Amino acid sequence: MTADILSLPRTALHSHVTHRLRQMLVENQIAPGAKLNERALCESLNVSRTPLREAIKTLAAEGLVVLLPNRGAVAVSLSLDDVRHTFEVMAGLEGLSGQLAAERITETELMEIQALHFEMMAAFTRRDLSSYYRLNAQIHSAINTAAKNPVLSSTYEQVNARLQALRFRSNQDDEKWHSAMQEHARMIEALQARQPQVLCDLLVRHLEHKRDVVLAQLQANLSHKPSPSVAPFKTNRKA
Amino acid sequence: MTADILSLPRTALHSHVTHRLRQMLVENQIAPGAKLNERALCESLNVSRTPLREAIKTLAAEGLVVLLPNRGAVAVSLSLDDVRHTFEVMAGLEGLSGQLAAERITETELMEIQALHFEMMAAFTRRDLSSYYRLNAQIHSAINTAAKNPVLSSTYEQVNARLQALRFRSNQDDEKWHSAMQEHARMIEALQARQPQVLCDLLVRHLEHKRDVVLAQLQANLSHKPSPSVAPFKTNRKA
DNA sequence: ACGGTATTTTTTGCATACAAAATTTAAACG
DNA sequence: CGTTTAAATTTTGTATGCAAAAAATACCGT
Repeated sequence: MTADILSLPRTALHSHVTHRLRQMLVENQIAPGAKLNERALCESLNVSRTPLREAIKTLAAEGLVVLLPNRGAVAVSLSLDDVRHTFEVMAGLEGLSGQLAAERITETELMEIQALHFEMMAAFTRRDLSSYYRLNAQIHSAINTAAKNPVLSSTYEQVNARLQALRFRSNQDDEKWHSAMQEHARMIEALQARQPQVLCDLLVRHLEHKRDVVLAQLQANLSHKPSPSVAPFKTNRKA
Repeated sequence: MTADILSLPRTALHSHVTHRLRQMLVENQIAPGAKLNERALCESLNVSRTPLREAIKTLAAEGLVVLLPNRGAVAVSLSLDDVRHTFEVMAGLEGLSGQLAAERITETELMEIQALHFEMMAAFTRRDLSSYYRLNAQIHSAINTAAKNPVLSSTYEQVNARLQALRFRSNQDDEKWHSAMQEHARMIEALQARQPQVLCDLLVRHLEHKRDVVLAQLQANLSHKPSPSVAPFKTNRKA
């Protein structure tokens, strides 16, 4: 296959497996609700069960998988309410991040973000969705960095990872995309002007809009396939 | 000893160990910076290394311990900046929690919080620090519940656990304590009046004050014992 | 054919065994 | 004596083995 450890275990095995599994979850190579079969993953990743199980425990703590007693682990499958709640937290964290960034950003950091923003405008003009999402993530990451709070950054990334697994990158309608771009432009202005509260509010509303788009897509998908939502317990045992 | 599993492994072993270890960390039965010796913990908890190590991985993901490659795990030891950053995130989460609570709290929930507040006034009047902290935590937990966002609650608790390990419950000076009580009273009013933004601001400022108290205590402690802050790498190897 | 039960197979959870790395102790040398 | 080097010990990281639970399959009655 592609990525194999060839001789140099520079990093511990369980750590390597954690990264790899997280990637698989976030990129939907493991679908939400899917069971994580230890034996299958072991030979797929060429490790024994011990480091694999340690990795699974880590991902469970991060909220990417959920542990079912005596029944292993499954990839999280977020309900609509889960998504709402998660976006609510994300909005709070992003808002805080922007607020702090507006207070602490350096000139060079600001210039880099402006550059990324121009790149994003190019991607938007070409309707290049892939580049758009990449640059969008980069800008948000840059703002996070400018906030200069590692605890905030890691908390943000951990919560965000769960949303990433939704893979909500279908082409949103052009009007929404346009207004998202306008919101971004205003954010840059607020950063330039060092207006923490303005940027905070902009980011919160930005995420609320994103949430609405995602929820709409999810509801559309849900009506297509009447999936079993999660892997629930069977209740066929007479108490 | 006290708590031993007597025959009924109602909950999985690794889960049990995780809870127990987390408790030990938060209650400072394991001091910040202390090494987690697997063999010692194994016989202390009467489990093999497998579930213990899984528990340690979980706690590492929660930020309560940090893993040193090939050198095991140590209890986190927060630097002053770590504490600052953590409080900054906590302030954001608490603010959001209060904001949502003010929007969503039910009458019965509000009444329960008011009752807890009166209990806290009693504890303050008696200068009963222990009860004060317990009730304080209960009130904040009740606000969290009233916010009706499980993702927020769990995120909050995870970040808060790291601060708990600081055990900053030395008797603060009376003036600060008094103003903390006044802040609490105003919070209740904001909740009653359903004023999300007011409550949010109050909580943020409340946490900022708490942060200052904690930082002052930590700095005082640091000057007492010139501890090695963390367990750093020895750099006596010539590159 | 269907529902229920028993048996086989698989899978999970935990304990143990072994190898590599780090730490400690001892020895050798200046 | 202190410092460096080498051996011994401990500790960590991973693989494997075993028992219990769950799932799958086969069996049997109606």
